[in-house]
Amino acid sequence: MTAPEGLAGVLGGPVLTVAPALLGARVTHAGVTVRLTEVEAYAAAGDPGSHAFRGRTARNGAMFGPAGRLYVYFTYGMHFCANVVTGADGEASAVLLRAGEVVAGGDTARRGRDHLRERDLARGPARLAVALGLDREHDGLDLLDGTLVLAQPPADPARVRTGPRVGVSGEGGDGSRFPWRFWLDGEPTVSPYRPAVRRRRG
DNA sequence: GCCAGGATGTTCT
DNA sequence: GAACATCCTGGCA
Repeated sequence: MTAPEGLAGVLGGPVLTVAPALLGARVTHAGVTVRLTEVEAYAAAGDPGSHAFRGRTARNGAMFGPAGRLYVYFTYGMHFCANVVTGADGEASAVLLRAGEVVAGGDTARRGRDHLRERDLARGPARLAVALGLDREHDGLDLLDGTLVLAQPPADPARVRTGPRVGVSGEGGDGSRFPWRFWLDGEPTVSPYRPAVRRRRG
């Protein structure tokens, strides 16, 4: 039995503590359950990669809400990304759900993508959101209502690995990157590190 | 199997 | 007007 109070207490802690705690956690939505295998931490203070770095906007409003809520945003014109809001109310920290393993409802998670393997259904932030059926309408969704369940027992810290975030440009003016990416070593659903891709301006 | 490039809409300066 | 926390397809080895 997972007490919602305990979950809220964990999510209310520092984002760098919450992120590894989410590894192995299960997210159930729209009949699909995904076990998280890769996440990224995003904070507001001193984090140029965070949407909340420049303050609150109409889009990232959910980030400033209480911990345990869902923050969904639309990016690249066709992809949704799901985040778990963490930290204290108004702290504007969140954890991006980068990848996961579909453990239940794989048939539903396919959503017409039969050519994809089941392990690839939730590989990548956008695919993860698609697999769970999350879209902008679910922005601000309360995850404490059984949608998010922490791993019991928690993931072994020895399996948790950290590294630089992916796709975040301008990693700190100080030159130091933010090794705020967490993943479970040995998980096939975690894609290897991919250096930033140079996009040509159309 | 790996690498490279294009597509697509919203958001912010 | 430019950038974006990405994914998919095609081409080549």
